[in-house]
Amino acid sequence: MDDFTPVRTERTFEIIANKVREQIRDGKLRTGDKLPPERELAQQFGTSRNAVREALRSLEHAGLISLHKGAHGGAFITDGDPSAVAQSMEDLMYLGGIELADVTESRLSIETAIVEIAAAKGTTADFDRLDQNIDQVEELTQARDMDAKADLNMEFHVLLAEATGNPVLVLMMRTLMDLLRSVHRPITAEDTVDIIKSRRRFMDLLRNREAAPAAAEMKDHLSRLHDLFSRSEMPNSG
Amino acid sequence: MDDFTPVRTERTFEIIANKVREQIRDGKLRTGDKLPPERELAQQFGTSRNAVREALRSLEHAGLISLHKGAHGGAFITDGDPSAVAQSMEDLMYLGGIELADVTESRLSIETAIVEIAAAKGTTADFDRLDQNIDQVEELTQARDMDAKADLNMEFHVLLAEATGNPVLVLMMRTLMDLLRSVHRPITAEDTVDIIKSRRRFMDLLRNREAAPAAAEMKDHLSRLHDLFSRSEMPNSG
DNA sequence: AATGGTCTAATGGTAGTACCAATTATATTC
DNA sequence: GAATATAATTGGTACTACCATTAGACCATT
Repeated sequence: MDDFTPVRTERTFEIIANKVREQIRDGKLRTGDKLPPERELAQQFGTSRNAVREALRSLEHAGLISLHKGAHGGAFITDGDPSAVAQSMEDLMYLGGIELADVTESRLSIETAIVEIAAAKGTTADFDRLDQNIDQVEELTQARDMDAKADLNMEFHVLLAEATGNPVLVLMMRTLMDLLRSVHRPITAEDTVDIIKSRRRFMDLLRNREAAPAAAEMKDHLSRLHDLFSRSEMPNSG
Repeated sequence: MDDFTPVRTERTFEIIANKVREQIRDGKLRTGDKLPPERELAQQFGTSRNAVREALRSLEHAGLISLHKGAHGGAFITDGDPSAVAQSMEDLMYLGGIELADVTESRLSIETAIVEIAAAKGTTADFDRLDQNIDQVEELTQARDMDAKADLNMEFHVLLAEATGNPVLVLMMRTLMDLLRSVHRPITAEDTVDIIKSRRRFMDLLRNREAAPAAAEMKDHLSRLHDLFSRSEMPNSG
């Protein structure tokens, strides 16, 4: 009998948070529903308002609830916004001692896979949004608004992920994009005029559901970026 | 000038949490380091202990710190435990934002990519660890210890990710594995005796750096799982 | 010598109260 | 009737006190 797993006493705020989670799982709490005020919750659970607040903090960080002040304020069940999760992943990646090349390599792999799924499952509406994004980038290029352009370029990749209809892939792509942006804001030089032509070719292939050629077109672009960043970050590697 | 973004006042606990994040990003705080006691932090930041605790709660939920009571307790920077992120994703699944099929589909894509990179970059030591894992699974199969076996099977995929040498991919794979484990503990039926043979074939290919065939072998296995889970979760879809 | 008990200090966890700040609804005034 | 002051609601912050757990030191028993 060497099955002595350490005893993990559950803290009160965890109990509270889990009760809310439970109600969400059971469908008793749904998107848009409002939790009672903190003071009332504290009374119901027979705890201090402090514990309730820590529980709410935890749920908020998980992206399950959203808090609003004022008369008709309170804690509302969200529609499952994953952006909080993306933030957490980003934090962890910094802890893991990641390098820029790790991000671009991952992006290359994942986006190639995304292209294939998007080619199979993407809707016309998805493709329209992508085309629209390219148009906007083109305008901004002439307007020389480099900062906004960089954001739109990132947005393109997220839109592409959304075309897969898979929120997990969207989540990961957003995380990678956020990482690239925060690590690496200055080098927006990725975009010459070429990229717009490349994207147009890419969209033609995508709309025709030609997964492999589309993936190749994207991969070519991303590989160049990956090589560029790999070099730029290791100046002393010969 | 219609650039009136909402003022979004940053709450004090967010300020505190972000300062800690910043120190982690800048490498001033590293795995194993200990933060000052709550009371001291409150004094340093000129805030109440309450705000500090909510900040710590947030960081804890993000998986960045781990809290220990007692004399030599405190808040310690973790090694980047992704289980918190997995927990958040699980929550989102229950809110309807994510379905099991999304997870398995993502896994399929990412792992295929991982195999190709591991085939190119993996070291002999990496491969040895994978072989060792298969051996252990084989032993446990005879011992009929299904629970431990399931854990080891998950570990296999993480080890494979580690063979890429890319911490981003490792984190993503670990997150997905944690999520699959928690959501889906009962159905460990994935593993018949076949899987061991499949894995041995896979390792042969991997050691020979035959990326495409290795990926195909893995993809075949994961596709079957994906189909299985896709069906099992939608019983009323004909 | 080894084991177990007791005390003490450190530190996170919880409770309770009071007050601030933002927001909405309502009443008041012009 | 519209603008404005007022009140009520609710999350955000502060402060204080105390509880619970842990590590270490020291002591007692065997």
